[in-house]
Amino acid sequence: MTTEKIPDIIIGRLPIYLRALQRLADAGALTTSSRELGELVGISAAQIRKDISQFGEFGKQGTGYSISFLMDKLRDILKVDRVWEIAIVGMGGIGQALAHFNGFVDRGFRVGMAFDNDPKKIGRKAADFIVLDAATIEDEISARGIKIALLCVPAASAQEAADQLARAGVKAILNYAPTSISVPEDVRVQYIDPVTHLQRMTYYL
Amino acid sequence: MTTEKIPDIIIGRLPIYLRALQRLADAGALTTSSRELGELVGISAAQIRKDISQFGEFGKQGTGYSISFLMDKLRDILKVDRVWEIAIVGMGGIGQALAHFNGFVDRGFRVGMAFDNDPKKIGRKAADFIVLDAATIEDEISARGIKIALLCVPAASAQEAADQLARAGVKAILNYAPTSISVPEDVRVQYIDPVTHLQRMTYYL
DNA sequence: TAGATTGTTAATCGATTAACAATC
DNA sequence: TAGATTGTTAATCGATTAACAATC
Repeated sequence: MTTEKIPDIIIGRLPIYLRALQRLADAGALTTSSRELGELVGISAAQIRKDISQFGEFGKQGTGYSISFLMDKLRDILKVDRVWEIAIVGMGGIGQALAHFNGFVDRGFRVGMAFDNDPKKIGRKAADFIVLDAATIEDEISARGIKIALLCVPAASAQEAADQLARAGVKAILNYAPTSISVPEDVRVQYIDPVTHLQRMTYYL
Repeated sequence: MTTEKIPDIIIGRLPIYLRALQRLADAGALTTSSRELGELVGISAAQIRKDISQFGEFGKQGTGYSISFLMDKLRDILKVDRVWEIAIVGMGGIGQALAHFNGFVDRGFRVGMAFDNDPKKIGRKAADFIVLDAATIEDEISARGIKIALLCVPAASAQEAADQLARAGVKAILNYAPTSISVPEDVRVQYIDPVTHLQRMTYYL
């Protein structure tokens, strides 16, 4: 175990391992090897062993890794051994789809609040909560202590909403708006822009 | 100009530059510098210059880059100087949201077809097309010559749908299903799984 | 001209791979 | 035991940064 500075690129691979392990577990497997896991995610066996060994000795020579044990360890490391409440900002098509997304269950997250600035949407029920007025983002999110938000507003409103979220104490933003946003350096942003991902593939067509 | 083998990591940054340039253009700017662009996207100025110079000499000493010229060049390189028709597979919440997403316009893509296997959805109108039977994916997509698909089915059906798409001639899949999929090596996959992206940030909370 | 900024080279830094002793 | 697979080291590979001549 050498818990020094773990490079972000390794942290980024852990959720991918976790997802592949889930797939193996769903298929009924109890153990796996770095070779098998590597083939599943397209990463070399050596790299997988090296990544995992940053955090401890979780495998056994000759037999590989216990899937449930390794999943538990990865969940601990990634802090998804608990349930994080998340807030959705912007209840358009994507926000509503995410409010009803059932893929959060058992993976560490639960949608707890949603906001919009459209009076026709405010007060309506979405999944198991009421859509709140976007003007109250700062009060509501800071009162609830929510640290994670899904930003689903149009590109033109994204920066303003991001500013509100930062002031509310949010430290992790998943940005579905197709635009870059600027945030304080203690706030992390991940971009989910279908066009950017598609443009990365058209080069090879 | 040294158009040899361009590393994928550079190709992956070009759409990010393009998106930031769009933001500058929207704000009325005509030129920018590697320093300004770098601050916007969080990448060093040296790296931006190096990335861009892989494809030609698009800047001018002293004044930087013409935004519209550089955007044209990046669009050429990424092959989004045209409009690619894309197919949506799975018209649940996310598929429907993407069918109505207006962020594709002017960025190289247009949703041309959609599929589902639910009889209640087949034949219904979504945006400007009719939802087709998922059983016809191979025929319809290959007949239309579509090369790009958005995979929006549940995790359990993702692999089967991916197999159909590969057989239909699709070469680029944007996978919204929260599971890894295996595809022939001439097919590219990008993953858009909100949980994976969120789990990458919780480590730092 | 003077100031600014590119394109490019060389140096640095970091990530990946190959190999293998240890051991289940 | 024999075979399999880990954890780790050293070597390789590739990406990033710093620096600066060229030049707009």
